[in-house]
Amino acid sequence: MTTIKDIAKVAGCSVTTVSRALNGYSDVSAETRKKIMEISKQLNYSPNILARRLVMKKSKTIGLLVSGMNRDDVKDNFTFRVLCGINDCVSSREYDLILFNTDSSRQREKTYTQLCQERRVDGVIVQGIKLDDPYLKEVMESDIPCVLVDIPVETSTVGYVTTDNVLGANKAVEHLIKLGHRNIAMVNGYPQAFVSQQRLKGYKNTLEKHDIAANSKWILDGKFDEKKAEKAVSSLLSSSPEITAIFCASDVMAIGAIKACQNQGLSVPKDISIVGYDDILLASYVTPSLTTVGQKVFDMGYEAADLLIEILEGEAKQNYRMLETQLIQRESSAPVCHV
Amino acid sequence: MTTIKDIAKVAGCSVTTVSRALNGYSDVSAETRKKIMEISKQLNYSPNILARRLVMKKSKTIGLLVSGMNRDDVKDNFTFRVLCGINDCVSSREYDLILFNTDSSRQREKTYTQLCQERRVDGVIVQGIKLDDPYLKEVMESDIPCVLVDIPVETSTVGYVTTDNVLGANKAVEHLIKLGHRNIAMVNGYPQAFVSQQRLKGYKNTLEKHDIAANSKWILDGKFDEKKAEKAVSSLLSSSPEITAIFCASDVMAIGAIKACQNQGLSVPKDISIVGYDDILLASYVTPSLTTVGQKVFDMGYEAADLLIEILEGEAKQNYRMLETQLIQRESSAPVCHV
DNA sequence: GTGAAAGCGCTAACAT
DNA sequence: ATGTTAGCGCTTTCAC
Repeated sequence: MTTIKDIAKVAGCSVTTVSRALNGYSDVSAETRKKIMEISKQLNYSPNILARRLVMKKSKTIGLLVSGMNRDDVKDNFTFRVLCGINDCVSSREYDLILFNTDSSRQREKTYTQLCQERRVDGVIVQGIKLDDPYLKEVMESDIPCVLVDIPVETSTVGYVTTDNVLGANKAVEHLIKLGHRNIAMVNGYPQAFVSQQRLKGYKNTLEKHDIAANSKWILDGKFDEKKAEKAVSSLLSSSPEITAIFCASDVMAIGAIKACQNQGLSVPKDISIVGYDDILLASYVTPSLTTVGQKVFDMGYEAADLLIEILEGEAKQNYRMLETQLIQRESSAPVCHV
Repeated sequence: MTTIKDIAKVAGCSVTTVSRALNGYSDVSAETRKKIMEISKQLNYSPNILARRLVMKKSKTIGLLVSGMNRDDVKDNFTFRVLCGINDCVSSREYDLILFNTDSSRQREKTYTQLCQERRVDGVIVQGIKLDDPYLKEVMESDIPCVLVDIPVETSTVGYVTTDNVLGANKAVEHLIKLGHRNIAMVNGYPQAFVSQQRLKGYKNTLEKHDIAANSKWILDGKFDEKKAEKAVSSLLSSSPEITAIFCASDVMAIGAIKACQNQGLSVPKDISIVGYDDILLASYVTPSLTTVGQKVFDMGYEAADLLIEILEGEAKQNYRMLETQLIQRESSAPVCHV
């Protein structure tokens, strides 16, 4: 494998000059630069990234800390889409990406700082970990530059990317109200999840705006789980048959909710409307297809990486980015049926 | 950040000894070893992986070459599941994984060898690229150790992981025949795709075994695309209404096939049975849910990484691994209806 | 059992 | 504009 030393030898100059020429410094004569470029091409030279990183004391590597990557039953590809976005940005900026899986037993033994220190990452993107995850506390305490997806923490080295979840929930509920619904329940995720809190807020906001009293009994915990949502909705429908619409904080739960309705002999959307959140792949395939609030997940990843690199290179003006959501109308919502 | 030099200073010995102690060499007295271990813990030492890799001339990094990671519309999470499997194996073996996206314009400009050389990867896993992809030719020509997913190439440095696609197709068609079907069509993927060739072989085999003549007009090209499959099946059904079952080389195409049937007023599975391949997430969610041939995709990734590392470390006995498939019976297949 | 010294391939401060 | 030199943190001969 060719090194700058080889090039220097052929070109009859020092390695310094080669390094300078190759890195586009100005203080190299056009002539020598041209010669060096040609030789390096001829010799099929690629720089040894490891050596460079060692001496520069920058790994040009960012870590992605995620959870739940070691099961073979991933229901939605949110994580993957984020990953794709991150990768796209990172690779165009000449950074590398490495993966930390918080579920991997080997990695679980180590602290966050250890993980990062060992791999010499310059910064970290954190995605899909819960608010009460011990790693999160470490993130905030450590001084490793970090961008969180959907967790609003801001310090000098920590930023975040999120969508406007309040507004997203607004859109969903507003849509239902426009269809004539007033008895609107909500199935939420984890109380500890930031997005859940925000979506709940949007739900309440919107009801209030339309002078509809929120009924706390109609706000259920679904834990972002299909089965749990199904169960919760089942019992809700038995006790409160007057409900004509349900806003779910995730599509997975919305699918559970639809099942619950169908099991009770209710037709969606004729008897009851369901709106989800996320626009997962399944949303357009289930029957009825799901009206939902979509997020540009790829972009979230891309922006997260972009923000992190800005922070790393000291050019970040603000430590957060907020993305838009869009209401996607499909079959699961319809005008309220007045019997 | 602590270095072995720091430790040596505190321990009052040379860096050599520290290195030896930390790396578990035998020629260090139990006493000094213990002392060094303690100090390194106290000083919160982590080795500088870059320096180590530089001097060892091994990056301990493997590249994953995939395509189609930069769109936000990934229909199935095959790639992600493979990735998860790879990551799990790789991280437990102290390797790093980096991603090459063949669709990224920046990376497309470079040759395979350039890509690998620059990033100094020790080996590569290739997934989801077509048989006629120019990168594939390069893979075989280069001497970079490589494992292919679902492409059977074996050289001294190239191996592959696949499932038994002939047997998988056998299982699918056998299942249909047991249900009484004899007029069984097939929707295949790309003729250039290895898996397509194998699945076709399995389809033909099984028919033959049961003395059913294969009808070449009943073998369609669906290009692994839902819409294309739908179209192809539509015209097939018009011309050959005697067909009672269709074996599709992918679930995505099976979904298209179901739509085509339904559009023609045929009920699945009452009038016509459909069997897919892959067991993608959607398979259990569409209506009717899909009978299909499942693969342990996570395991494929895991095995690919494991095989590659074996090759890298010179301990591979054979350069390929074959995984099993399993028939998953759901709603889309039923006994033939004799009218 | 331990240490001195060389060197992996690169960048950069300091000459000239 | 170019070269000399040192050094990033580590492993590994080779000598004692």
